Amino acid sequence: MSPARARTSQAAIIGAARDLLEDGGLEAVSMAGVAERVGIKAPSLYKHFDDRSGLLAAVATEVALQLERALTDAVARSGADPATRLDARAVAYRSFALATPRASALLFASVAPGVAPAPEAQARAAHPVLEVCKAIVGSARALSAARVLTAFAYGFTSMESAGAFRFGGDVEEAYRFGIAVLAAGLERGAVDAPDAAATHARA
Amino acid sequence: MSPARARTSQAAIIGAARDLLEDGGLEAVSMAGVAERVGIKAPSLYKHFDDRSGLLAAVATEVALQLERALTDAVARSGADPATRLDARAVAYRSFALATPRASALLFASVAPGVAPAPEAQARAAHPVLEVCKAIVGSARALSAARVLTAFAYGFTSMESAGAFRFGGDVEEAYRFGIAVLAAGLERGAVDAPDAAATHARA
DNA sequence: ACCTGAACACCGTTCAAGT
DNA sequence: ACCTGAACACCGTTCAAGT
Repeated sequence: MSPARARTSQAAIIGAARDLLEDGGLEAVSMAGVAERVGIKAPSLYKHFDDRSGLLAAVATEVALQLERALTDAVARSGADPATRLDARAVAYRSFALATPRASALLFASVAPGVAPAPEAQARAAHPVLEVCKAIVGSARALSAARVLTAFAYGFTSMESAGAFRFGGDVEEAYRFGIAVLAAGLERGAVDAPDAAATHARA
Repeated sequence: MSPARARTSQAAIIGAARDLLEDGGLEAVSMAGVAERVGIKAPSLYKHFDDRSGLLAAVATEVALQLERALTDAVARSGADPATRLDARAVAYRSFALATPRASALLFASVAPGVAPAPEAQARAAHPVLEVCKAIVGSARALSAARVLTAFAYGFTSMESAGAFRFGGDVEEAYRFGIAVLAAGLERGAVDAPDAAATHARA
């Protein structure tokens, strides 16, 4: 009788894991370290999550939802023009990704087996990008366009965080250049024939 | 006297580590596992590399050199037109990245502290992309253009390997679409005024 | 000069025992 | 229903000892 009451919560555990991840990378997220931060011992964590992968997946989902909020806020503060909304979104994503690079990596890379945000959370984070793309290139190409934009923004900020840009120069300007180039290409593609892009790729 | 002769080589160790990485991910690259593959015991590895990070960094350098060869070959087989060379390079990079996704991640992401290709190897792999970009957008914008193209190709294939594209559709077509959009945007940017891109980004 | 076994402090995970 | 200590098989790394 009088069963032991919970001394912590899933949210607290996820928060602790996220902090450790961002401060020291994946290997800093040990079950013992997480447990200590929330005032319990490592074995007790298995009452809240299946295993370390499950905990990291929960962190990924949490990060996806935070990103969605950050992007929604940024777009809400921007104008109504599609190109402007796209630019605001891209800039806001970079801020988010550079502020929490290791957490952001959980969203798109497979940092460990089984570690990925819940499909629903990923869909929610992706939805607004699809909307902007639809407005620019039409619904037939919206999915491809969203994938291209996401791949660029993720790839660029991931490389930037990793220190992969080692030749000097203005990295932020390169990012803005990339967004401008993509926007120009997409707008031009939108008025072309449906198969213009494929034709161009093989030219 | 008669000091023990080497039973293995740095190249063999790097190859074993690379195989384990590609087959089972980073956590499958254990010092004991690598040692067993080359017929020695784990402690002996420390006569060849400082530590696990050093070994992984050597793998990253090796991968960078392999990528350079693959890209050089692909471009040599393509035509002389800059846009065609760019396309051939992008397609060849995707083939390489999808064939060895976990090794490729070592090139641009920071999968673990201190794990990155040697600067010289990275520079060699990056040089030809810079050349193509110079031909398309001029030397003033070549570095930014190369960063944008690399970020897109890396980000896209990384997401593709991670299974991040979950909404169906033709993923390969999206990649070709992205290359076409970037090529179109870069060519257009090349004839614009120097600051056209930045202006566009803020429009 | 390279390899080895033994040892160290860690790690994720399981499980019986507590409340 | 949740928490714990003890135990398991691992892990990277160090080091004295071998050849």
